[in-house]
Amino acid sequence: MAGKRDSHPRSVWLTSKPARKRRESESAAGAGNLDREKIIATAVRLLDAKGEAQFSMRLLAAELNVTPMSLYWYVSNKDDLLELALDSVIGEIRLPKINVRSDWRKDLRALAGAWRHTLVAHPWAIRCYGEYLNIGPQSMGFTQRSQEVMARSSLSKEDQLVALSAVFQYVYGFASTESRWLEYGRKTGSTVDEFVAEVAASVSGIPGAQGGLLERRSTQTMKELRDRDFDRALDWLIAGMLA
Amino acid sequence: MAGKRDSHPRSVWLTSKPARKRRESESAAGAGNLDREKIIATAVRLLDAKGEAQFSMRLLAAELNVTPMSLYWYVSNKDDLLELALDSVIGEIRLPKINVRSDWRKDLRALAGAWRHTLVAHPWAIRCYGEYLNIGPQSMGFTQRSQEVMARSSLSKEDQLVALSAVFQYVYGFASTESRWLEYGRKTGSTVDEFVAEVAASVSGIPGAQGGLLERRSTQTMKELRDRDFDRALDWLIAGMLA
DNA sequence: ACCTGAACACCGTTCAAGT
DNA sequence: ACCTGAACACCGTTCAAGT
Repeated sequence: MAGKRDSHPRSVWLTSKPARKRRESESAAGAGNLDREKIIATAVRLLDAKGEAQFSMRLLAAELNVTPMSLYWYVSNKDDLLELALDSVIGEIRLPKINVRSDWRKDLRALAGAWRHTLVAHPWAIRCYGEYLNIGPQSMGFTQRSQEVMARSSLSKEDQLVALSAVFQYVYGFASTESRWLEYGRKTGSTVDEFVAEVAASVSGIPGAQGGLLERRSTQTMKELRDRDFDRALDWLIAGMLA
Repeated sequence: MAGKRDSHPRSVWLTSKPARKRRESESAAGAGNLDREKIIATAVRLLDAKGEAQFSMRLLAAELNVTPMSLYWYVSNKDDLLELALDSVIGEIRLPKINVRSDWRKDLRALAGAWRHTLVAHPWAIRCYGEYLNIGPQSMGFTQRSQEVMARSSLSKEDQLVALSAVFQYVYGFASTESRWLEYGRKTGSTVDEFVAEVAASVSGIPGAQGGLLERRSTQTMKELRDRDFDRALDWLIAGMLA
């Protein structure tokens, strides 16, 4: 993986030259000038707007009024760029203030919720997260903050790591599912509620298959149900690890 | 997503013509003849062997000694083919025998473990699972069996669905992480243990970042640790939902 | 130091045509 | 009913060359 194109993948974060040497003259040069941050920011914007499928190095270059090959002066390939873009959106996650007196479980839930929010806001980032090592500076910062939260729990040092992994694996799976349905709804031009109903109807036509997970569970909107389900399973997990 | 190429995605399973009409003459025709099942089986084999990045319609056609365009007689595009391939590997999952007298939690753990096993065995399927609706016949069969297992629990009908989703979202996240590290290890030609150690060493060079989740936790092998972590968090979740 | 043009080796897919 | 050839509209990336 990681390196759809590369056969011997290396994370950007593991390249020997830690990053392209930033040029000294970072004065207020012409606003049209290229630099790494601008490329990454534009990439994120395009990925959000057009989706990963429509995103290409060529499109990005055009958006920056530059030749595709210019980009390769700043990033070594598309995979590296995506890995950089991913870390950059991880940096958007709103970290809860660490308050020594507050309940660490509240902070953990806040971290999980913030992460879910960011992932769902950038569907392409979910796929990237599943493909790349996530060891960029922003990612490490997020992990560190999470560990600080867990450190206030009564769990053993080792259990803190296991618990943290479990929580974020759950959140990742949840966000992935959530995003998938949102995207399908968006692309078919219907609300999620409508789309789910349509799929449920279509699927119920198959003999032997009951609606199952697609069944309408109440009169609440999907969004409300999703929020509630997210919190409930998170509570189960936290309750279980403390039992 | 779903439809990297298509802008108005529809699952294979939602196409109005439910499947291409199977030809009546399914006699023992020449072994070299094309058909849908053979195409799907070959696709799965190639995806496993070469990885999704190397897999292409053209490669698949070559493997089948046929022109790329022949494939489009049987599947309408690459996305549909991947969706079919995904459902086909879901069909490989070894479902636990439903035993009315056995503990349903044991069956649930068996389902989760079997699913994890299948996902990790087919890394490309993980990405597909995150991208497509998973409503093919095999997928529905798996879901149905899962619901039968949950039906033996003391949970309310609605909680059964919430719990099932949570469990499989966790397993999906776990398998995604697991597969990612396995793939990186494989591609760099090292064991996972070696690769993790290498990354941990590299990352620890960054100021302010402690090893964190990459820290070596014991003398056990990664495989043993992964298995234990997987079971523990699953137990937490199950314990939590019953509390 | 930074950017470009031309080219290479690929993609998925359409469409008209063959048998 | 099934398969093909040629073509279209793309990709990411290399490499030598420009300034």
